[in-house]
Amino acid sequence: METRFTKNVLSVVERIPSGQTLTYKEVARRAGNSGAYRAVGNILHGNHDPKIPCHRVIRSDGKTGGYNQGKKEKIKKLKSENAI
DNA sequence: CGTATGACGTGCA
DNA sequence: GTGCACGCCATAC
Repeated sequence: METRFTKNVLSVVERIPSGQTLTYKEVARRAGNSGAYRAVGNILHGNHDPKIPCHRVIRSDGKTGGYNQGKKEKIKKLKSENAI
C-alpha cells in the first residue's frame, strides 16, 4: 500500500543525484513530513526497488544506517561515488 | 483507534 | 566520546 507520503519519500530518494547524500530527516522534510524520519526508514526498509538509491540516505550522525543489501555494501557504494 | 515495530533523532548521564 | 532512554511518525497486524 503506497500512500502519498510513501510515494513522496520514494520520489525524493530517487531524485538524489550521484555523490549526494541526504539524511532521513531531510528526506522526510522534502516528503512533506519533517518529523516522520522514523517512517522514512520503515518505508525504505519495505521498499527494495533498485531504482531507489536508498544507499544515499544516511543518518544525521554521519553513520550509514541500514541497507537491505547490507550496510557494508552501502558504505562501499557511497565511497565508490565519493559521497562519503 | 489499539498494539507492535523500525534502515531515526535528540537529550542526558 | 560512548551508552541508554525517551519521543516521534507511518505502516502492519
